[in-house]
Amino acid sequence: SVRQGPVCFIYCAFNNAGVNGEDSQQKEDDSNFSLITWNIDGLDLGNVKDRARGICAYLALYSPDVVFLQEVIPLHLPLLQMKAGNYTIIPGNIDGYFTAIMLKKSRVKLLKHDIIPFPTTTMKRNLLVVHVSISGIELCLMTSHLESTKDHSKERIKQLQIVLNEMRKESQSTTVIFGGDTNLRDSEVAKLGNLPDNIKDAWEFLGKPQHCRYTWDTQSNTNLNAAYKCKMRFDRIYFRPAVEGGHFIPRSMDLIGLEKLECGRFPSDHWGILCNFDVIL
Amino acid sequence: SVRQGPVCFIYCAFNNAGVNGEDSQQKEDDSNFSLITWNIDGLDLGNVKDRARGICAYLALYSPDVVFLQEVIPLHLPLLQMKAGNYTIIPGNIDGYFTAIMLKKSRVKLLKHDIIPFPTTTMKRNLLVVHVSISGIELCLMTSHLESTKDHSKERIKQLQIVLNEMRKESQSTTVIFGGDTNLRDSEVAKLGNLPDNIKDAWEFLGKPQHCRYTWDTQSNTNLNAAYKCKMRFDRIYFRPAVEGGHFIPRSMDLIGLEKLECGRFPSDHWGILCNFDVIL
DNA sequence: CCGATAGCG
DNA sequence: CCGCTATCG
Repeated sequence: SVRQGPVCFIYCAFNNAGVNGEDSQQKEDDSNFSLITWNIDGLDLGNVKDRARGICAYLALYSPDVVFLQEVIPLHLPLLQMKAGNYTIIPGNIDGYFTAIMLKKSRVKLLKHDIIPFPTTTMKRNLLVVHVSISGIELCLMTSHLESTKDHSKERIKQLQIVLNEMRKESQSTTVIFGGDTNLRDSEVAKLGNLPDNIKDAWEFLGKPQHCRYTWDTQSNTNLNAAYKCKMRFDRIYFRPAVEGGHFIPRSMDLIGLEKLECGRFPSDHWGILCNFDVIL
Repeated sequence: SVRQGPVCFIYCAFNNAGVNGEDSQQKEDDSNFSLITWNIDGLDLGNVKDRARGICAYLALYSPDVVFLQEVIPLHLPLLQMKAGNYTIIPGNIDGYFTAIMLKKSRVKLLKHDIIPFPTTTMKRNLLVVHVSISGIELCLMTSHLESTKDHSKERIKQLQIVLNEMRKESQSTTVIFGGDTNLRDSEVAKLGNLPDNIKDAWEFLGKPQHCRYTWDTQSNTNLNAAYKCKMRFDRIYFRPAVEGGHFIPRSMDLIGLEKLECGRFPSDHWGILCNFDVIL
């Protein structure tokens, strides 16, 4: 049967995603770099396999160079390996729920990876760091799921400080891109004196486009079945340009995961972020 | 009987404060301007008259040019008129609890006064403004008791914005001094982008002296009988210099009301602030 | 008039 | 994983 509307694209992508996950939809282009970051809500076990397949379909559809996931659970891993076999998967932990970085094998070469602990987390959060080369340019990629909920603001701010310190410590000749579920409120960033001058929030850099402002929205996204309405910009991308060499400049940002799956739910209670960068040599 | 220690000063001051309230302790000096701001906790009726007399004793002791009071209640007014008859008293309201500005008759001439409403207060708070002249210099004085408690942060920030706007609106040739119980946290001031460049926090201006940092401290001040320990810098003084003419420059700041009265309680759950300014013609 | 926590819509 | 409103130490 032929479906109308955008859902069609997802199911086509899903059905076309083979075990070796070859992507046919986007030409590789050395001047483009694409990134998805997404909290896939593995703590919600309702329809978790349907939702995981939906997420794989989105990854196959957009075929980004790099994927940052948060709230991955162990049962996701075989599914991702099956449906996104064209990616190298580096998890930030092994049990419970955790982050993962996925690198498109055809484009991104893993150099090394590292896990920076958050010493005072009560939620087993950490910072996952990978160094890669892409079209011959070295790049440092980081993801995290910072301490959740308003009540843990203080710990979250400490974790943000660690992230910013780690970004700063990277060689000045390397572009650093952090993306993840930060759970941040702008007032919390302000408490650290806002971002350092050389670290930019990609959404702000792009002029604060309203269509991709809120990544968590209990009105549009019914997964939580919440009795309240609230929207927040929890998921963020930061980048620190290299002082020389290849430059990665954000060009566009969009939300993904906006369509309900056949099971009647969205892939996650968070929207994902798809961000395209221009690569200038 | 002769008392030892600082309590003696308070009781001497109290006993010497006559119905006409002549002050004998401090010479008037055109190059000095002194200000007290104090939340006197009229909502706590325990020992309220003893505590009010204690407050009058402190006023007689320091004999400041101007006093800003918060949480004044109607029964305070006759006592103040009796024990501080050398001051003109301008209350910010007539019922419930309210602020008041007291002007030392011998030094400060009242030109006009005004009450700026806070449109969305749920606690009947407002901004009390008086214009005075002192040694021939015009001065604008403001006090308020901004919306209380952490839970009312949003309203409190709106009120701070109104205060800052009113300070800004005053003629540039006039010094503006605001003092009061702001209930502010530094993060709330940061949410407004911090103070405008030409408005200074007197405590910060003086180099953040630690001896007068916390004006509310449930550990040192037992009036609340609190089961918890917490200290905050709720009471603040802001000043906006005049661009020309007489200048008021903060010189010193101290806490007052640090001594237990004979009734076994402090005058208030807040310490008062005594601030001395240099007046430069 | 605090901070931490729990329950609610 | 919200904001609001208790409650408690």
